[in-house]
Formats: sequence, C-alpha cells, structure tokens
Amino acid sequence: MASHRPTLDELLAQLRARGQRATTARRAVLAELLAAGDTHLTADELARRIHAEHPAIHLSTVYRTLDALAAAGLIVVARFADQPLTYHLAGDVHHHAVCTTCGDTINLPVRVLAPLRRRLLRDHGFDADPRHLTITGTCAGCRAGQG
Amino acid sequence: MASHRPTLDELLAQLRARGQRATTARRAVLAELLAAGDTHLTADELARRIHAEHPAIHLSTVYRTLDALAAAGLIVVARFADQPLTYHLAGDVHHHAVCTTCGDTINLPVRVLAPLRRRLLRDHGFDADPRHLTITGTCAGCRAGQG
DNA sequence: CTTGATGCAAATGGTTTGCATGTTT
DNA sequence: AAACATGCAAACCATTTGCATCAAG
Repeated sequence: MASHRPTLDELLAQLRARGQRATTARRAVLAELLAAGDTHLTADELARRIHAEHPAIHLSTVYRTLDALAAAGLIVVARFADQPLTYHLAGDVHHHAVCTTCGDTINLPVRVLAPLRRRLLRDHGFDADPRHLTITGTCAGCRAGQG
Repeated sequence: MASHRPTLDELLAQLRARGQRATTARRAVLAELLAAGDTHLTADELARRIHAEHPAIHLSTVYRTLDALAAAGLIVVARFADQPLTYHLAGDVHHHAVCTTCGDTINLPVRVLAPLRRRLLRDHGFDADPRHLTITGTCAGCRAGQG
C-alpha cells in the first residue's frame, strides 16, 4: 500500500524497462532525488548538488533528464505559485498545501483527498490525479501568528 | 451570499475605494473581464481584445493593471499547468478542474470543496484559500473516449 | 500641481532547442 | 555501428522594470 523507498538500482532498472538509457547524468539526478527524500527540488538546486561530484553535467541536461524521468513516470513535477518547477520521486505520492504567508509546503497524505476524489468522480465524472493537487492557504503557524 | 455580477461602475468605485485610480486602461481591462464571464483570460488575450477599441494600451500596462486589480482584490489569478497566468473577476469564486487530456477547464462550485476545507482546518490547522484550488485529472469525456 | 499610471524598449529568468560531439547499447 | 544523450550557446516566452511622458485626483 504505502510505497517503499526504492534503491537507485531499482530506479535505473525501471528506466531501462521503459526503453531509456542509464547514463551518468540520470544516475546522478536520481541519486540526488533519493537523497532529498520528501523535499522538492528545482532543476537548479539539483544541478548545484550534482556539480559537487560531476561539475560537467549541464543544467540543460538536468532539465532533459527530468523530462525523461517524468515521462517514464519515475518522478512527479509540481509548481508552487510563481516559483520554478520542483521535482520529487513518484514513490512519494502526496498532495501539497502551500502557505501563502510563509511559503512553506506541507505534504498531505493521499488519504485526506480521497473523499473529494470520490465525490468528483461521482458527481462530475472527473478523475482527479492525486499527484498534482496543490492547495494554497494559510498554515497553522501563520494563522496563529496573525491572530 | 452568492455574489451578484457587479457593473463596471461598481468595480471602478471599488478600485477608487482602495486608493487606486480609474484610468482608461483599467476600465478597458475590467470591461473585458466582465464580458468574459466565467472564462479565464491571459494577459495577452486581454490585450488583444482591448486593442480592438484601444490599440494604444500596451501589454505591459495590462500586466500592471492586472497586478493592481489583484492587489485590490477585484480579480483572481490562476495558473494552469505551464500555461500563462489567467485572470477572472473575484466575484466568480470557484475551483478549477483541468483535464490533462483535452485541456478543458471545469469550474467547480465552492461547495464541492467545503468538506475538504473543514477537514484540512480541523486535522492540519491549514486554512485553504478557495480561490486558488486547481485539480488536474481526466474529465468525463476523455475518460469515456479512452475507455 | 502632484502623484501615480502609461508607453516603450530593454532586461529578466526559467526552460527549451539546434547542432556537433560523446556515450550507451 | 546506430541510436540516443550531452555540452554549449543561443533562442524562447511570459512577465517585469527603468525611465521619460502623460493623465487623474
């Protein structure tokens, strides 16, 4: 039920299974995404981290790699407000609640949205994708702070 | 409770009430947003329509006007996937369900999300903003079409 | 008349692309 | 060897900004 965290080799195997090649750049991107855990990273952040080990890997390659990984279903893309796109492994499926006051992102368990999904399907025939649901609002801390 | 559709003059009065000036450009933008009804328009689409009557109004002015209107709370901004920002009058509060297959946007009544909002508030202390909720997924038509 | 809004052109910044070269299969 | 991935530089496109001018209060 809950997806276990895959190893780097498993991810690369999945990539190959979809006809994609396992290159140094892709290994590096996946390794950083694994290391990031639940955190969402931008292409630029990924490139910066990768450069510690592989200074030659170009930002545009990171973008192309991320596109390939997303097409293969290994990662999920999320956009928060006007910030750059962020990426995380698809295993970590969750919803996003972004606080417009402090900018923090809260990962909500899929469960929370399950009733809504059922309702949308029943009443509107709309099959909501649980990977791309972002809610903006005010988090508990900021609500308290502002009275 | 349900917001009635305001007139152009009412909107301009609201603008003035917030210390903003009522200029030709702002009148033109608001007029087009009123004419658009539930439809979401991009800055570029607005500029194009406005140019029919006022060819001199520059796209950058449309952007600045939209910023001012949003700051004054008269309009709401929504971003769908990677497309340009879209704008609509704040009176039309609704949620957005975007079909990733056909690209269509369905406006959902606020009611639909009310239980979720209550739950987020109760369980996570998160006060969701009903104006900025976008759900992606597959609409009824596309689900049928693809079996 | 004073402040804020506009037109224009130029900058910005994230992301994409063309092409020649390098790497994986 | 063939197909695909990469580095680099340049393009792209939505949006923003500096500045001189204009219009609303």
